Amino acid sequence: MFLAARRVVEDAVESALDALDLPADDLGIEEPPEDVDAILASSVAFRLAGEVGAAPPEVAADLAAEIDPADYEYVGDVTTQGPYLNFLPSNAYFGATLEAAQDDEYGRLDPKDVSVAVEHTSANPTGPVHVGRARNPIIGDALANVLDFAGYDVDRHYYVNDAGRQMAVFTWAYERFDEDELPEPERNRAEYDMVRYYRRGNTVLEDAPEDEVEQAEAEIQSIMQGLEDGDEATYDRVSEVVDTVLGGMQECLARLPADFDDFVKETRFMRDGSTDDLVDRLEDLEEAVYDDEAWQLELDDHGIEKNLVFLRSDGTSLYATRDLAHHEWKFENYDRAVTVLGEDHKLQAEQVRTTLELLGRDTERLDQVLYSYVNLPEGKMSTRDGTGIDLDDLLDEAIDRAREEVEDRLDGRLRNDNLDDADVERIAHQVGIGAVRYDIVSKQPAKAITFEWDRALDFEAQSAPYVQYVHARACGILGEAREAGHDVPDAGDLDADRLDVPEARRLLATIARFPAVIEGAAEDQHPHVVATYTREFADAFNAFYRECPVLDADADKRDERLALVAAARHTVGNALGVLGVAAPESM
RNA sequence: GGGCGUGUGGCCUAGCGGACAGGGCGAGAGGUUCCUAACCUCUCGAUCCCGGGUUCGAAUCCCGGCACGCCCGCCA
Repeated sequence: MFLAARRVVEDAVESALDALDLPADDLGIEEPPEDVDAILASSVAFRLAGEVGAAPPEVAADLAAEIDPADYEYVGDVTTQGPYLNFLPSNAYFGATLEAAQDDEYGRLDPKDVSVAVEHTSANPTGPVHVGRARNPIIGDALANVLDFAGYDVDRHYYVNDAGRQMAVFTWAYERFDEDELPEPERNRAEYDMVRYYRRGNTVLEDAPEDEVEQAEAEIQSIMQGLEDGDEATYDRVSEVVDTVLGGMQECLARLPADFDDFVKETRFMRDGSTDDLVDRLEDLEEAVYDDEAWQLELDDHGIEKNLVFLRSDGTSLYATRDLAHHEWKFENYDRAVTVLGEDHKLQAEQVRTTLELLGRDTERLDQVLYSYVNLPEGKMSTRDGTGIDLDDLLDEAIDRAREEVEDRLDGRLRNDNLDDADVERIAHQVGIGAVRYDIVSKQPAKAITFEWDRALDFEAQSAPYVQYVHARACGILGEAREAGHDVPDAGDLDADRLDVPEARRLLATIARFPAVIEGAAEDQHPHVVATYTREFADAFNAFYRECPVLDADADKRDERLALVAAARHTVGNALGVLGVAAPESM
């Protein structure tokens, strides 16, 4: 409703300006502060004061006089507060919101018929996912959810770097060492099992006698050459390692949950010839130079000082070359592409964008979302060195702490719904993992995070459980109403006028904003604004909960309050769903 | 050295041109015969990094500093 109201208000301001013969290039539409009753406001009067030769409040009053609320369905009244033009919602606005939010898909926007590939995580398949990388799947998955909910056709991609030296080293190490010369795996899962070979391999390459290293390097070289030549046997050897490790990593990511529609392998673009084809076209570009026996792109005219080498002196391609072929593939198969990347890939991201532009691609269709790295207080995390905290360990710890919390609260519990062990376990998972996710997704990606256990696993206010609790409470009310024989009335039978308590109105007004929040989050690729919204929503719901009894309400108010709770449940449930945080029915 | 990003009460964070800078943590005081107290109410606490500028209006835009982070491989 808010989206519709905003259009209506824009119309109203525009025609008022028109009627007074004033320019309408900037309508100054904004959302007023919380303590103002209006749902929308305009500050045009400031800008027009000079032109009209009158003080802003006077201009605002003149404009207000030009607008007849009766002409606009969702506008109840237009008032001024000093220089501001305030638009108050009509009863129809509340009625339409209450009705629309009875739909359990409330907030989902109309299909846009636009396909988008969201690529995220894409961590090299070298071992367990660590916390340093956890921001990527969490932001990426939430972003994919946002876009899906906003009406896009979303495919979730994990780009697999299976062609580099790292994988050649891994393959050599896997074939070279025996299980019994390795330490016990930290966890009984594929990537923990496999990473032992990788770490051993790297240790040997660093510390072993020269001739042993030489021998190893020869083998690693031959694997890389095999991949470059498209040798099937080599490809199969590497694939075995890649697929095994990736399978384990996938299980870890699924815990978040973060699932993928497609694992797009880098070698695919070597094998299908698209990288070679791309190299030919790159060589034809004006910016291409053959320098030091390697083909490169001079991008300094495009604001990038660093040359981009796209063909080595030995004639082989680089990661960057294949990634360009990969991006061209996305451009051919999708209307839009979104990539979630760590800030350490920023330069590469700019090179990709610029080069695609040179190749004649419309880079407006590509969005690159960058986030800052998660560091430990003591420094960086690294898979190769085995430093850092595994994402699995973080999630386990989160669940353990949440379980403890649930058990502690069990005694003092007011509600007698007798949670059993399975409930405790379910809640521990929902709250524990939800808290980790919410903590990460609610922050602006650009800000650097230093990981601290206590901060990441704080279940107090402004965290996932605070919002989850609202959902559980709404479910509780609806459940008890059903048991008492009070069903939520049909959407068409509601009269929002009966929600006359300010707290109920404010909750409804908050519900009304949800689709606009989704739209904004999708447009800007900012999933964190959904998290901010859930917090405001929880405040509004808690105030309503405090002031408005539902089950014991007078008969003439109960139906609408029940419907409001149902609407609230859909809204907060869907918002949490978009964030990828579980919405418990009880906790 | 260059490029990009970040800098908001003791700590974390929202806001990113408009109405007194919102929250949370923390500290203190209260609230449960009533739909879950993982909640609510009240109090304490801010030179919005510093200095200039643009504007009727700047945390927000511009310029110059400072601090921190990331990047600057024929690695991925």
